Amino acid sequence: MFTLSEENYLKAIYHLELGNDGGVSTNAIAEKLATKASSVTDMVKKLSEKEVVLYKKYKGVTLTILGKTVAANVVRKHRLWEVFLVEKLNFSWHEVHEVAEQLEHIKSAKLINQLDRFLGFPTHDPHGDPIPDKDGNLKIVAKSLLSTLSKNESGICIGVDDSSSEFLQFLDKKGITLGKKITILDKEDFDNSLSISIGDKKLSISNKIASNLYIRAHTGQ
Amino acid sequence: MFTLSEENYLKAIYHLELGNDGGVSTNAIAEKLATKASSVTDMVKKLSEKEVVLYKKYKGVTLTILGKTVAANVVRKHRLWEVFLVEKLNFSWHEVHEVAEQLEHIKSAKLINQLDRFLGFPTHDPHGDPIPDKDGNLKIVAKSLLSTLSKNESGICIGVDDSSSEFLQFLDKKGITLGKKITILDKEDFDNSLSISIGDKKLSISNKIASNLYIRAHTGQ
DNA sequence: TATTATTTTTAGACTTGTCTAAAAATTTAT
DNA sequence: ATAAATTTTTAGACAAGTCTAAAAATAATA
Repeated sequence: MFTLSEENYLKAIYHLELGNDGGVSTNAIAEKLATKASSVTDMVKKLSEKEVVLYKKYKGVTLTILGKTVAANVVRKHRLWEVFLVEKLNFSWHEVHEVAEQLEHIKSAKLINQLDRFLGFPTHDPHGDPIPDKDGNLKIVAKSLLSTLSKNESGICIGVDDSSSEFLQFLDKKGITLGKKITILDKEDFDNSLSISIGDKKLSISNKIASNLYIRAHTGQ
Repeated sequence: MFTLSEENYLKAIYHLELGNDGGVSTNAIAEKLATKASSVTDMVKKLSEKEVVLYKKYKGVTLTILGKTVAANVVRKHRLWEVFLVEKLNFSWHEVHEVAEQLEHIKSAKLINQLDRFLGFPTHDPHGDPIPDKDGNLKIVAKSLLSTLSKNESGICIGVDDSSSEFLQFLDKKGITLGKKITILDKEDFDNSLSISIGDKKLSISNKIASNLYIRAHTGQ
């Protein structure tokens, strides 16, 4: 069994490993958890003894199979609770993270299995991130940033890269939600801003916005 | 804000105060929390500084208004989560306690308000215990132990005194659930066992069982 | 009331997880 | 390749919450 703190370290390493391949640095973990490098070193030693990470001094850490399973399970719980909060308790997608950070540490296999069933076995959370299955596997959906599409191409909005509260609320205001079809009407060369159509509206968005929206290719029509 | 440990102490004192009136003893708290008297003394000093309990050395503790409010809110959360687990996730009433012990410490006013609404503003948990409202007040329902009823009297089963897993599973096996009408058919003098009818069944139960079942008086019919 | 038994508190120690400051290793740059 | 900058680790300290053992206060009993 793992403590709340251990689970948070494993989750942080898990997320960092998805970006970088190869070992995760002490400083990267410290930054992600808003703690100090010395604290990370201490904890990493403990996790190493528990055989959930591989650790060589000065060489960074990687999750073991066991560690990855534990971490994925925490992520699974986090994302299932996010779905619950949005679908059942009428939370907005920008409100769920803080509460899910707490709920993800509740220990009960039955709880999470039944919650999964109650929610209809969802595959993605409210931000479009995939929910790991019971074994920690997640199905990767081919996705591209909206900013990489060319004029007249279109796709379905399936997720966000930046899931900060501010960005999510901005999207709400513009009427940009998951599942909507977006078509590139035009691209401005000088600032890379985009004219898009979404639903029956047309609007202009900056490159920064377009670089934080994930699109699933939408062939035809 | 209160730590998990502080909340557990406040909850323990809250429950103990409902039984005894007057101060709660150090040993009583220690026993309830399965800890040592010396630990209780330490924590009680801390709670006293935070003004949630009144404490005089060797004289026991009582909750302040603030302390009672905090404790009642933890109990409120515990019991709402129990309702959720039984009503929505198909837990049995004997399975909910352990999980609710964890969920009761999740901090989010919106979460608990929305959960309350989602559940239809329940007034009692799956064991028949009342759910405190937002201000910590709970409506007391006049109830009596089944063992105090006389022959031919009847009432509605509204709660249990002992909510141990074993007892609850025993009741399941016998088909005794909350809301059912129970009528005393006969009382045996030599062992105080009872013949009762519940639903369309008749069965015999020991005095020990009857002393752990709460009944709301059922006038007429 | 004096003595014994019980309860409660104090004193000091331990664990977990964190921190600061300094030392050691690694990486970068000249 | 040596010096400078950065990263990482070590060493020692601290707060929260708990424990054991011993002392102090209260309660029970003869």
